[in-house]
Amino acid sequence: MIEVFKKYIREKSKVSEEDLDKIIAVCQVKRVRKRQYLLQEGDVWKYNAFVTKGCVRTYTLDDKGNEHIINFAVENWWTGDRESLASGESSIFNIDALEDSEIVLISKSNFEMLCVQIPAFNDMVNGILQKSFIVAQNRIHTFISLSAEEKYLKFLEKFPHLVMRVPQGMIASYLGITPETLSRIRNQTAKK
Amino acid sequence: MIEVFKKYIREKSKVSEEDLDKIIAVCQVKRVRKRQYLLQEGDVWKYNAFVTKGCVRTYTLDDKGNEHIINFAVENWWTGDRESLASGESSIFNIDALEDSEIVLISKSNFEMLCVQIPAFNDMVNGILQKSFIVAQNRIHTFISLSAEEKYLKFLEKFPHLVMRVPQGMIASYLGITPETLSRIRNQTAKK
DNA sequence: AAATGGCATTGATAAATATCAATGCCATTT
DNA sequence: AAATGGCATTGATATTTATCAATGCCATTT
Repeated sequence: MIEVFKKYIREKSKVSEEDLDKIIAVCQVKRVRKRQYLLQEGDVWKYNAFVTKGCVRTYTLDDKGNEHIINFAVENWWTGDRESLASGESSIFNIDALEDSEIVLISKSNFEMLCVQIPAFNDMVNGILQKSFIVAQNRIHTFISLSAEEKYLKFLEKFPHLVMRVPQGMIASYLGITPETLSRIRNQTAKK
Repeated sequence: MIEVFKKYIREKSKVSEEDLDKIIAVCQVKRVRKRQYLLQEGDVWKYNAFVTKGCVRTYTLDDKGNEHIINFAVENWWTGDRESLASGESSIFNIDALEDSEIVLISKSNFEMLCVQIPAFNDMVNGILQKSFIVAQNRIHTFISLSAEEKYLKFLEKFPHLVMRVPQGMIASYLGITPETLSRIRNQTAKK
């Protein structure tokens, strides 16, 4: 499955085959079963992580025990907690697998080494970061300007594949609404 | 006022004094009056912009003419539209000044040149990007997990200086609530 | 085949938030 | 000093969304 990661790097960067080997050499492949944790609240996140197979989610738990899903990651997406990784402080997030999954892990120090030694890798990483920021900003925009229904319709547009793959209640959580509300929205929009 | 920018770079990076001169050489200082636009919806954003004085906001207008404020930027903050800058496509955002302000502009090509020629500058820029992403992610978290009141209280904690400086209705917009709701929240929490 | 667990759905109701309209306050302009 | 414009506040009401509870449907386990 590491081939998925190789393919991704080839497409997204100008890293040479030689350097690609260098990257792969420091990769660790982690297999996780459905419901298994990759990160638990309170632990420090120490990797850069890339999903080659399956699906994971990042979420928090509030006082009342409600889950709040910050994001999903399927094949070819990165996951992890950048804040904990950067600061070395314990994470407020949980990450677990929604399906049996396979994750490529690169430790913080190895990752930094790759960034220094392989400029093309560094560029790729920063390009991804930039894109992630833009995605985050657009999501913020949906929160300040759209109703529950509009957020759902936009989600449908952007992530049609996720709608089939992830339980509906989790999509509701991602959108910041309750499962009941999402169910009703779907019911209503279906009628139209 | 360019001194503000110099000081910022000295603090945030390891750029040499010599390279700092190189940076300043390609800076353009723009003065804007209160209410004046820096960017209007439909235009392409072509700069990296740093606020040395004053305060600007980035917002969109919806069909009903409502403003939705994506963010504020005061002294020592960056502003602009990364998405438009990166893609070259026209922006959906407006940026205007809430006070008479002074903005340091660096064109896209000059900025890229600086990133290539001055590694320490590149590192600083990517560090800022990383921080921006984390801030954005945390803001997303507030939207999916907090009530209007909780969002406001968190805003107070994080940006006490902005509360004094920005009209209350704009803070409401930033939080994704109406001015009336924010007014009532303040009234109630004051009583406690 | 029966039992179980996890979801989604649906209904009734409550709570949060938005909308609309009116008023008043203050700073700035004339 | 009077007039103006921009906000914030307040009240009444509507709308949206959440909460609580019950039911049903599948897929998986026993």
